[in-house]
Amino acid sequence: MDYKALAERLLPGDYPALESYEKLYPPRDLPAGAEVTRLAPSPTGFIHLGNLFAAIANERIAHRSGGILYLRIEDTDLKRKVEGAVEAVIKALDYFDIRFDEGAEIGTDETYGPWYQRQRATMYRAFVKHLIEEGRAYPCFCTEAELTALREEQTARKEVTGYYGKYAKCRDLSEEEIYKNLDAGKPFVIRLRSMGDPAVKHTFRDAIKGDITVPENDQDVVILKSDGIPTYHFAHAIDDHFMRTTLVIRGEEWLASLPIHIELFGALGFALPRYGHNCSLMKQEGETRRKLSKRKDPELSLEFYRKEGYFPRAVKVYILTLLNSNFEEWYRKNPDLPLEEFKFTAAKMSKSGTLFDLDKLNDISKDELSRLDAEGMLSFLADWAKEFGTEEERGYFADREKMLRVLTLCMGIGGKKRRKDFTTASQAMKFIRYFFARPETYEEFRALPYDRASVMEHFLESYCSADDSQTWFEKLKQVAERNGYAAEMKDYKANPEKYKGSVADVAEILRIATTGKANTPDLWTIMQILGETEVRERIATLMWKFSQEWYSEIEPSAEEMARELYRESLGLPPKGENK
RNA sequence: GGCCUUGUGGUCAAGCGGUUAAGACGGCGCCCUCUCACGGCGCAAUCCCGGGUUCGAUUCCCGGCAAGGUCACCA
Repeated sequence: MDYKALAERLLPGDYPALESYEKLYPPRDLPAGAEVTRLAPSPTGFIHLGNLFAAIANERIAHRSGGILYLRIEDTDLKRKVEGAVEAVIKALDYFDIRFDEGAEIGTDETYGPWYQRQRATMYRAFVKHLIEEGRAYPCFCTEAELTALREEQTARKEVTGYYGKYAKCRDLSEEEIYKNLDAGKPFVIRLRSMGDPAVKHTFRDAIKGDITVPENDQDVVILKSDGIPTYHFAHAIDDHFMRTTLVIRGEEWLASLPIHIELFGALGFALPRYGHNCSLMKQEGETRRKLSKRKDPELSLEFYRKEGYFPRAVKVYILTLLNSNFEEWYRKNPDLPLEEFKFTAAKMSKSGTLFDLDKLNDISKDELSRLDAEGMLSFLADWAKEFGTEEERGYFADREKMLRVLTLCMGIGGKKRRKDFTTASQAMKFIRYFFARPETYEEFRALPYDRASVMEHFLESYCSADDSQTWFEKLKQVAERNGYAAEMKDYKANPEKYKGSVADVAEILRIATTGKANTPDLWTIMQILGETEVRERIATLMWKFSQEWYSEIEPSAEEMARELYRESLGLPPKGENK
């Protein structure tokens, strides 16, 4: 058969000489050991945690070795295209400090571009044409229906499915038949004429998994689709060769098509890059676990973490601990070194699927957040609130000084130990709410001892915001004693039956009265930040509220009395004497 | 079903011929303490199964089993 004529008929016109591409994309001038890695997403714009895994691994390996990380867009499938996706990907990754050296929309070095596969169509076709000329590729006129039927037949006969060997109908079409189909205007794809034998296996070294055995490929895979655009497999071979990728880190799901890629690189006369197939991130679902899927797991999109207000560095640290098993220990020993100094290696990457562990992430988040200073925390929270916070929350930042004091307290800055109360920005904002808004519910309060009113009253009698924390606490102890609570914890613990409770219980009443919460950082400091008026009002409001309930039970008309009590506790003159 | 990969506590995992089988998260308990958080101490919990090889296997070999991936003109 005249392959040359066939190639001309299939892909008419002049294409650049293949050697010209070698010149156009020369080997990169990089120091020894430098790795060129890439991220090659399809333009759906959807990035999830799994993608971030691969992204961080690629980024670390490239930059750790003094190499290059680039972004290529695999847009060979039009159906996957989403507007603004590339920008979204870049932005999402930037949030985690992943910066590209080259690539789509990066605008730095264009030597190895274009970075959109659709813009590389001519080059792909030039190589396809060459393969046809050599007899290594052929046109296939099978329809979708025929292929489906073939697959069903193979399945029924329990044979390996696919287009190979005797099932590759168009593989040995005569010249006459081919031209007849062509003349009839039948659409066609170009398939690789595979020369492999799956019974033959080769040992192959994977950068992550180590030695693996792979069978030879015998599938006559489609390399050029009927729209003239290559399939992933073919574009991968061309692009990673000419973009001079040295190490392809990609998901484990690609392992199965490695035989195809090996044959393709061979047919094209390209040296194979090194591969590292990383395990996928799994999700527990009932009894079983499965790979995270874009479709089913929207909660694992990166957007979810941004919305919740996870600290980006925390997410990164967590992923690094999963990615390289020795990272955690290193980080523990070198908490203050830049993450970049860790010697990340592909060999240390896990071989088996990893279950995503939110508890662990949360633990790391608390740690990372607690290492911030008040300014750092403020700007992190402010940025988050600007995008995701409520209007009320954004309002907290109006009083910058107060916010700084609040954060200093809530983070335990200046104390012996840092506090770790919250995991995310959204949690933090809820946590500090009582500094800016009065509590709406006092449900916790209702469960408190019945003499709470007396405790509050006694407290307000002696309370003075000028007191230092020592004095304040001494006074609190006095209130405790007056109400039959132990002033000293030791006393209470020694003879619990002698008391109604301890200072702790007294403090709890006041804590809930001022903050609406049973658990908070140091109460004295909270009162300092709130100011005397606000503290008195909050406690008095509560006293009124409950005395009102109390009186209405025994004496429904007693609301006026309660109101008086309220004014009195605020230090206001009785009604009527007001000027 | 074929092919490939992987099997150490609930999770992430060190270890890779002889160990009391690290550590971290989570759980539980205690201590510290005005609550919580932090911190400290402690406890429970693991080598998928069966054969070999070996003086000795979690570690090596074989066979099962289980889990995951993949079998498109999607990437």
